[in-house]
Amino acid sequence: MTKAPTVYDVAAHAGVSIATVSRVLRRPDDVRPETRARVLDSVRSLGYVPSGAARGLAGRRHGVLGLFLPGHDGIDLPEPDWERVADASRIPLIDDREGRPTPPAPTGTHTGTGTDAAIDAPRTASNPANLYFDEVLRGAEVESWRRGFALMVAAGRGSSREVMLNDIAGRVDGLAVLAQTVPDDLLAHVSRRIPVVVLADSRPGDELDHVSVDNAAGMRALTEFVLGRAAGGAREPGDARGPVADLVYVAGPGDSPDEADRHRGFDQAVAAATAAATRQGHGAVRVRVERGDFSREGGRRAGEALVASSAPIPQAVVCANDQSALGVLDAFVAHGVDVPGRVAVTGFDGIEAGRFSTPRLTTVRQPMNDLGRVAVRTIVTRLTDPTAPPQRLTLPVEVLLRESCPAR
Amino acid sequence: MTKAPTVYDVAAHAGVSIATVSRVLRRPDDVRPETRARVLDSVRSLGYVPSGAARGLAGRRHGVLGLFLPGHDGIDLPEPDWERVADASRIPLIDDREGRPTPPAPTGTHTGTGTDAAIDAPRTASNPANLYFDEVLRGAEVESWRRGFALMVAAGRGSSREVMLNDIAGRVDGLAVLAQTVPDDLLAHVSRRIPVVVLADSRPGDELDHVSVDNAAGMRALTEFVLGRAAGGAREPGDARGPVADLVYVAGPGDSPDEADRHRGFDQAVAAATAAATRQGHGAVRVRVERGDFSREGGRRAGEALVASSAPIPQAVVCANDQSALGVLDAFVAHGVDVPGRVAVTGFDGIEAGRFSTPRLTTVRQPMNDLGRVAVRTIVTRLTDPTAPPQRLTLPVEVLLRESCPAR
DNA sequence: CTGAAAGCGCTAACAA
DNA sequence: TTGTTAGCGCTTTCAG
Repeated sequence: MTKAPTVYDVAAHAGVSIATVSRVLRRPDDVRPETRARVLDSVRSLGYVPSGAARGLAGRRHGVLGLFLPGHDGIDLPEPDWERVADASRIPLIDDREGRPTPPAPTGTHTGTGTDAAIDAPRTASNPANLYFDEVLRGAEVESWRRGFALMVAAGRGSSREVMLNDIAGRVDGLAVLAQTVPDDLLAHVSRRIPVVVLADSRPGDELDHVSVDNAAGMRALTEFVLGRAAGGAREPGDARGPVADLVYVAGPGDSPDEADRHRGFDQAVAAATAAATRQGHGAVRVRVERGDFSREGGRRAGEALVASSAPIPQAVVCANDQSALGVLDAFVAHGVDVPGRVAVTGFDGIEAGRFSTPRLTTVRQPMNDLGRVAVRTIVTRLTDPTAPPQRLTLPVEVLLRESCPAR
Repeated sequence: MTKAPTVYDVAAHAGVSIATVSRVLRRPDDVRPETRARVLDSVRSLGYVPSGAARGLAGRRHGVLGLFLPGHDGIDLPEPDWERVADASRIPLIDDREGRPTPPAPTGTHTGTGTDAAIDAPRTASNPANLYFDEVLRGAEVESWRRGFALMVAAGRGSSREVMLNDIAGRVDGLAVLAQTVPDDLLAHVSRRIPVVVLADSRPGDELDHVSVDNAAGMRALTEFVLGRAAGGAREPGDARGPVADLVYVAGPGDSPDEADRHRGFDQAVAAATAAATRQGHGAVRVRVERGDFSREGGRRAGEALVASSAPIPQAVVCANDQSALGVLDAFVAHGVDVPGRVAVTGFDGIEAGRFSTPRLTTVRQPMNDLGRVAVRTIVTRLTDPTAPPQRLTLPVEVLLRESCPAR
């Protein structure tokens, strides 16, 4: 590691020219076997590793794709316990039993390592927002691997973002950027150098490739299901039990493209149901909108408002995302409102927490893993045909039926 | 994107020399504000993004760290449904209810998009082995971000491995490699160029930095707990109920360093318990070893063997990993053997599946996230002091008590 | 504060 | 089949 050997060193050592060294590494078949062997030997004994930078410079390609994620700013990042890293002798016992009892007093009999281990409470789970990106990351990683690329991941936000983005953009052949991570002008800037694909942002207005998730269709399908279920079962043609449903939509922040798309899907479903009901001589679907902010707390507030309102509790509360829905559930549980017996509640995203709530949350799962994979595929396609018209792909979602909606 | 602008273009456009352009980007304070502004303007209007390759070449540093993971070979990689990507109109409804009923026949009333949606069975969960690497990846990504590095991820195995490793090694300032991913000689080769840290491999024999997880201590602590619990409760001094326990250890493959460390920890706990028992006039702990292979199927076979054996079922089955333990559980459940009433079963790793088994699996959770973070920290440290003696860090683990062991 | 010039290590014509 | 020779785009002395 003193001074990394270069092609020149290898060439000298093997008694050939640098071009031959390069050939041996790039197109071995163009070199006579004996020469090749000699060069390879030198490579071995010198510990030669080609400089990727020089390669990229000279060859104008890197064999690397980039993925740019939002930074981890506001996110709680507990430090590893550096102290214990140095002294790993104490092994904590964590009580992770269901309906876990109060941790019993330590007895010392079961520790043995000579330390007095108590039984600790489990740590809090990891941030669910991250899991979303984790999936994208993994998908991109797998697909890059399959296509023979390495993947460069960077995250940034605030001031570090511009620097980081430039940094990474200069070292990759193509770049996937998550929505909302980079301002449009910066994106446009970078896309003059390399192909850029935008993830999970279906807004029009640029000539870039986009891969997104079908928020509208997902919410529409979910709402349609709710409209058929919430009031107590599928309505067959001729069923004349009054209005189809009485719904509340808990919205997300007004500036979110996701919110816009989902809201639109909701409205479409409602409109269709109303039209159908009218045809059959029923009343329209009644809809109220509560403004939320994608947070659990915002959802809780919305739930409280519904309980406190003089209007009756609706048959279903459709939320713009899972966090909001969990907040609504919190409020309903706190006030003894029966879910799903009295009211159905649904979310959107498919976060882990929704699998463990009571009742478990009916929601729309986004195929984040596929998002990463399709992103890579799109970049690679673009690389082979830079002049093709911009792609706009929409990935299908899945509706996950769980107990927060009445069973069939 | 026709032809990416270079420093020369910017310099010409701004009427300065390329050196000044470079300065504006690297040490803006060394340039007169007006000049700087002029250059920055040119950068903007030309859409200039510096070439990372050229930078790396000239500057001899990349600002990038590498993470090398095992490839995804044998792993089932379901393709995204490319067909549906093109046509996302059909939204499947997935029945994810607990104790889900047979999917009812489709009625068509709830789909609305004009397609006939049935309610599908849920997809299988993702490969648990991957989750392990996911955590390492995320940890490394977060820590890299915190320290201002980008992270380059590559995976390889088989023939692609050597190429990939060389490729990545030539483009990063330091590299973390997961155990078993790269043969030792290759590792030695690469480490002549850049600092390399080996993850989860505590074998001695090289001068590289290592970060591993305390397999031995974790297994020892777990086994100690089992020895105190499995026979029906903690044994207080003076308790004279015969032998402390009758154990089976389901081992992993003989060539696995993990297996070796865990086995050692198990043996240590047993030896200590035997010594204590002997001092108190009890019999030794009885131990049998079944050879497994870290797979669920191998565990199942071991479990079957125990049931079929003429020897009585032991009080506890301690397995070298979670997969094996789940297999043992499978066999016991199939034969109506009561876990944990009749026999305790434990695993090692803390994979997700163990949280959803019946009964839920007592295990040792490895801090994979921290592994990634500490790896990055170690590389960065090494970068600042290349001459320091090799580090050997061991991360502490946690014992997770769940229902597959008798409650206290 | 700015410019000129020498590489950084490799690839890819083009010659031989 | 192998060698020669230009660059690739940037950083970094060293002068001015």
